[in-house]
Amino acid sequence: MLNRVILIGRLTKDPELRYTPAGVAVTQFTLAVDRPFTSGGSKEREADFINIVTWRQLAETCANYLRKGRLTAVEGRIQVRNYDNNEGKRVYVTEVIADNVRFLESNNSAGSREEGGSSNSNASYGGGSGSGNRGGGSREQQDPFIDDGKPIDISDDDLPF
Amino acid sequence: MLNRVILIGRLTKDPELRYTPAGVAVTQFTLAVDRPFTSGGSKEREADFINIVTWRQLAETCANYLRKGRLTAVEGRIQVRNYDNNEGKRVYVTEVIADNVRFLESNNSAGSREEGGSSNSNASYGGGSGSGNRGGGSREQQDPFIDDGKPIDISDDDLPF
Amino acid sequence: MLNRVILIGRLTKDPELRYTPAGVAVTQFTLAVDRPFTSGGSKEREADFINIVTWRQLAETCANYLRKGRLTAVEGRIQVRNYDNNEGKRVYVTEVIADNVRFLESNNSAGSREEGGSSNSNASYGGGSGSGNRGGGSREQQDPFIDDGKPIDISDDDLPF
Amino acid sequence: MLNRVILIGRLTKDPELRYTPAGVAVTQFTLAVDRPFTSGGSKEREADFINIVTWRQLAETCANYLRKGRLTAVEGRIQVRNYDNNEGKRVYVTEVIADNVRFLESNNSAGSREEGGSSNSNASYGGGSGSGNRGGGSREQQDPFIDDGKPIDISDDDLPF
DNA sequence: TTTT
DNA sequence: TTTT
Repeated sequence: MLNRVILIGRLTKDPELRYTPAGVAVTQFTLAVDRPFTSGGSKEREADFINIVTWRQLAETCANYLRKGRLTAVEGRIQVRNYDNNEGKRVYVTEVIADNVRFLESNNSAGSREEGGSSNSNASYGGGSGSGNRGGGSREQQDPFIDDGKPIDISDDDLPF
Repeated sequence: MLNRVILIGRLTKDPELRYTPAGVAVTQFTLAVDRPFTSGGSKEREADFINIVTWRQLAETCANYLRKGRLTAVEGRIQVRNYDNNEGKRVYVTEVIADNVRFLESNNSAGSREEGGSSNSNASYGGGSGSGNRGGGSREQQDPFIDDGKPIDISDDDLPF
Repeated sequence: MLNRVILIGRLTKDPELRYTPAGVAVTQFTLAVDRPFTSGGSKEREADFINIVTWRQLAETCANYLRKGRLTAVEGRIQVRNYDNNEGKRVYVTEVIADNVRFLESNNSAGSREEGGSSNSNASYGGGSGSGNRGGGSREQQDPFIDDGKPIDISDDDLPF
Repeated sequence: MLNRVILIGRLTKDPELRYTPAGVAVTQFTLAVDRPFTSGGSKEREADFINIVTWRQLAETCANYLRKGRLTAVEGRIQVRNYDNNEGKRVYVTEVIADNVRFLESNNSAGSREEGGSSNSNASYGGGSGSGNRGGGSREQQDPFIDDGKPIDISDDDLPF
């Protein structure tokens, strides 16, 4: 009924931009968010590693301007998806669907994604057949982020907005 | 660095109260949070099912006053734990560690937990051996919520506060 | 750069719906939000009284469904306006501009606003001249909520969305 | 009942540290938070100027590490105080009482407050007479931030924590 | 495995 | 000027 998350942390890697078969941009990255305490007597700083997903225009902006290590604020909502893995076991995935992302560190190394060079993850899956197995109207979808080298099987109907 | 979550939803079941071997109360429940949209053309309301964990005094208050179906507000932070399951595979668990819980529906059916009768989950694991497999100082802990009928193997060092 | 507020409290009065000269709906109400502590040794519960503003469709929904005393959740952002009062003194007004409102108590007494009877505040100022003192492009606007019996002088340009 | 605010913005000035007569540290500063839109057709960026108050240890940390212009995240709650001004008129003051402050820009110009030199606002009002007019147990307190050159008249009973 |  |  109400579902709001606000995080500040650093990207663990460059963001990954993909496209659904219908051509909708979706970018995924992970935020390392330091915990406000140290536990177990250890003095090593711990963090939570939280998966972030953005869609459409925001996805492209994130892919263009965010990079590994950048301090970033994210606003969004928690989403829990589930899908059946290759052993037929149900897997639950928790992500934050972001609708607002703030870049807290300037892009002094200039650089849109294309200039970066160090990243090769912005492959477009815009073609894609969407091969079948979505019949029946089931709300249990495949994981769009399992990298099986095939186009992701997700329709625009699955978009959260 | 900053990690804040606010949720309003309904309990999918009665909360479950346990105790660590050191006697610290921990209560777990799941909140069904309706999504603000309907997707896939379907008209059925969808929800995210989000696991909530509370500790100490708040855990006992939640166990005493929350029940299945109650509208509840939760404030806390996202935590991502991981542990190795019985096939030696790493499993990731995302939960909201709550530090503030608001009961939005009055307890008209009166009833502290003890009077409820319908619930049998407030078993105390206060004794517990807690020995053995925590050596090595690893921060990867077992899942305290896997119900194997044995006392949960978690020390006070693992407490988030 | 990021500005997010979440409140749960009760309406101190019925909401007030008005319209800008251009016909845009704007609803105002005050939320009494109990503080989580008692201060000064007194045992009386204290509260903060926080002004909420909603626009357009949400404004009409709030006017239709919210009533004095209702438990309500509000999501939005803090806005600080200022205007010059009749003594030529600058006055600062802090409000929460809501973009999400949740009705936490059901409307068991049924009743859209029109059926309520106890309220007479949904006067429409849809006509209105809206002339005169907005020249010069100043961002300091008059207070739209000062009730001087005249149409409020606010253009659609001032709308926050 | 629930009251949560999260802001990211920049300090409009150096923070001001004071002490209550009982010796409790309180720091005040203003955050300029850019709005996510431009209104009125103007292309000038607008901002909300939001007053922040911190107490005790956090107050001293803020006074030591925050400076004018620094990008800062603040977590807290909205508080609405009121007091009677010198014309006997009731004035309402809205502030954010912060319980978590994150410094998003490093202190490369080194400098604890004492080394800063440019600031003279960390005067301690630790002595203070507390001259009388708090009898009667009224919850309407004087504004601690009106700068009249006299010690602020506030007792520990007024502290929010 | 899910709530109204 | 304030709500349960």
